[in-house]
Amino acid sequence: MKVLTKNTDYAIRALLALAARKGSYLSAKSIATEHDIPYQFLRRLLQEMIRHNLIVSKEGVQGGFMMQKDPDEITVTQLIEIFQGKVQVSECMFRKQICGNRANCVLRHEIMRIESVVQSEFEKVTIGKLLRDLEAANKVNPTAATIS
Amino acid sequence: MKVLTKNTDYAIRALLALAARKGSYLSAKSIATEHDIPYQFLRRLLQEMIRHNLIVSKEGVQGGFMMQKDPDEITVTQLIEIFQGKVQVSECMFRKQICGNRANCVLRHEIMRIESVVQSEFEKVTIGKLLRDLEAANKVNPTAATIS
DNA sequence: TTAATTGATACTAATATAGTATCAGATGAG
DNA sequence: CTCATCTGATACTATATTAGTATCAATTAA
Ligand code: FES
Ligand code: FES
Repeated sequence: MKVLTKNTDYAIRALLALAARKGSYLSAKSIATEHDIPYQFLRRLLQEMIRHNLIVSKEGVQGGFMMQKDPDEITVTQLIEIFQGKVQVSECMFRKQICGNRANCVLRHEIMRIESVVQSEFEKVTIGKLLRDLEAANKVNPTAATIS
Repeated sequence: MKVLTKNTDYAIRALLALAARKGSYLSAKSIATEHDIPYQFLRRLLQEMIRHNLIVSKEGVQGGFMMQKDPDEITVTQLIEIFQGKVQVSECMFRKQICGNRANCVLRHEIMRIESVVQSEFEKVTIGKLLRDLEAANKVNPTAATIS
């Protein structure tokens, strides 16, 4: 069971790169080469993040992408929702005719509980927090900590 | 993001059916029709569960499947591992050359923590617990609670 | 003017999930 | 002792998701 797909994985890395240099534009190309992310793939992710107002872009020479939203306000839960759809443990609720009385379904009850646990755990992890941890690690041992 | 696939979903339902009638053999066919699970699909799942010593089978007429392991000892985590592979938040650790120093990778640190939270949450849910909840619900209102 | 860049979108490839089909072998009922 | 009812084993197809590539138009700073 894989929880984070490449989408989310790459998006996190890209956001960390942008958050680290907030205020200046970083091109997709430079992020891609620096973090070993397939260029065109990354561009799609960046565009998606623009649509969700996490970042902004500037076209043309010297253009690129820049942080917009406060990194502390960007949670991994949000990124999962953007790139992998809302966290849901089971799809059973979409099936007709099986759970006539969902409110009383014990399986569903457990499922809902775990769903919210998973969500809240990922909510604790923000881009801002990751960045600070990363910077702290770099301070102690400049060559040890890497983003990816 | 879908956490439980049909594999696991169906396996849970089948185990609940078997646990409810422990001591007697239940055929794949009867489980399939009763719980709306594709017959051949279910058979593969049952065979897999035999290999993992959760259930036993008897061939021939009047044959079928029966609980072997104590339902309280069967956790959803185990079932996820059998049918969806070990819970892992990210696959990054398999990628060479990116995280030269994994021990210090902050992303990995968070990932490991969440992995264990997810695992332990699913570990709390056993077939035995689900069955008791189900039976309790049926006692209160016989028509309200269903397995699926 | 033009090279560097994003916007938009279509396409292919690889993998995972879901479901079906088939046939051999066991076994209890009659 | 045979035969319908089962499981064992395994191969196959279909669908969906994930991953990655390609293309071309529009923008812009040097
Ligand atoms: S070990 Fe995977 S991102 Fe660092
Ligand atoms: S609501 Fe889905 S199993 Fe009951």
